[in-house]
Amino acid sequence: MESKYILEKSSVGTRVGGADFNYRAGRSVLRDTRVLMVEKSSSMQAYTHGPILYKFAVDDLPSEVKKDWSKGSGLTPGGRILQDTEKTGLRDQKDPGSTGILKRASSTPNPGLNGQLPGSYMHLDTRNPGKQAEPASNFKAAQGQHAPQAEKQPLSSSHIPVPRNRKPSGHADKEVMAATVLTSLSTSPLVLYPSSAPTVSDPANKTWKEVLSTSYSSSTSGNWSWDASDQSVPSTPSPPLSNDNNKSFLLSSQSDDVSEDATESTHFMFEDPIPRKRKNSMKVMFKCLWKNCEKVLSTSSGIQRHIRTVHLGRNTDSDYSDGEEDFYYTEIEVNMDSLTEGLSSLTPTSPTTTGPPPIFPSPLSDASHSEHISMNGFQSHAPSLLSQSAPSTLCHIRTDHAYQATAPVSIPVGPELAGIGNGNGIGPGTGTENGISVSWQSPPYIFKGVSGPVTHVRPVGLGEKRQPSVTPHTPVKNQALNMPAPKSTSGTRKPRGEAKKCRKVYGMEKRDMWCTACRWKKACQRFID
DNA sequence: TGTGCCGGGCG
DNA sequence: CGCCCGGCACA
Repeated sequence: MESKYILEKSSVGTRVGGADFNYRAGRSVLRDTRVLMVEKSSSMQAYTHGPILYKFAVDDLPSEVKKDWSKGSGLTPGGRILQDTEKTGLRDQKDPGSTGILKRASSTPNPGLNGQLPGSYMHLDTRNPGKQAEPASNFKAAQGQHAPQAEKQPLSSSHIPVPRNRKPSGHADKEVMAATVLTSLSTSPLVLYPSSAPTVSDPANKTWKEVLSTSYSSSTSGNWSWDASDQSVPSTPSPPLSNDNNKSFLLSSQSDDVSEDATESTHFMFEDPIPRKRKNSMKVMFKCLWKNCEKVLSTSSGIQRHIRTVHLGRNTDSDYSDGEEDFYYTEIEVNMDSLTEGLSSLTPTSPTTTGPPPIFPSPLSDASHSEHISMNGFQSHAPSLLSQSAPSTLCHIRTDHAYQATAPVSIPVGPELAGIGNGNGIGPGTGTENGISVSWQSPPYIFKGVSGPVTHVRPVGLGEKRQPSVTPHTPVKNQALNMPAPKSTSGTRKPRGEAKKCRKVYGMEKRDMWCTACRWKKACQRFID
């Protein structure tokens, strides 16, 4: 059961340190965490605090052994605690240093051990504490509470009095960092579930969640904030979607957990919609925050190494990481889908999709710290969603084509149509911007890119009312635009649009209200198909 | 039969 | 080029 989580995480562990944290925090199952941590440290030197202790041991061990460990933890399902103990044992046996490490950790004045890596060793001890102190001070407080617990259990607490003090802070920081990151990641569910599922009753969970949420919002949420508010992207459509996706995702990726967690997840409202959404199409990238450094890597280890070596001037070779790198890079999501799709995505859902694009820019600027890449992703993503809820109003542009030079007519609602007959020569948006009449009145024209002549949004309102058949064609119209004259019975002759034309709309009586084209018996420019 | 619009003519 | 209309295709 629990082991599953561990397994899952361990696999993911490389880039998601946070998962462990959550897990641990929620349930205070340190051992598991540790194992994971060790793995991580060996593989990527990510968050050092916890791992540090073991790190030496790991390093000392032959690479094979290391692997075994990591694998072991992952592979041995069910053996959570046992595993750990075993591992520990293993360590001890194979590497004397490991035990030594523990001791050291526990008691600062630890003499013995290590003839091997005295220097580096010391280094670690000193560093972690100090470093951690600076950064995520915010989190510390919150985490501090949890950390202690965690610490105790795993190692025989008796041995580790001292470490506790310093570690906790470090732990917390990094954990939070990791957690934060995680949350923002597409994998967020992984994090969330574990924490919620295991011990619901455990109060720690709540706190932890809170911590997460706070950290999340403060550090990572930037992206989302705009997402939710800016675009007026009515959350309506997206949430459900994301949920669905999420589920599917879970199913595919962690079939095991789903059954249990799925239910739990529902309870876990925390940031639900967003994270999930990301998951689907988001790829996590790590961006170096170092001044003037735009480096973006796909792996945390990579970015850390980058920072460590390039910016921090640390030794490339050593796996050792004091965790400082963590503060110099951030994670960003890249929406793969949107990237591929591109703005031109022909969202079948709504013809108006074209409209939104112009809006994108703003969101971008909003999310200052968030990476542009990610933003792009979202942006492109947003449109489709937006378009649904937010009709074409945004981009309506009334155009008078050559033919119509005459007038901004009063498109108005022909008496016949709505009986509103307000033929006031008012421009589109002005007068009757209500409901149906809006679109109808001013057949909105949406500019579609440069090339595109003009995409016309079919008058949705009154006009259509009269001729129901029109609706179904809407989608087709777009195609027609792309591929003019699909069907040409008589050579180049237009198919003949189904839409109501000026003549029909206004009637012969109001011929003056027709578009010029219609008046001249040319293809209607106002109600284009 | 009504409508949409091409093709063409006129000024 | 603006304007108008004959006439065909289509619904």
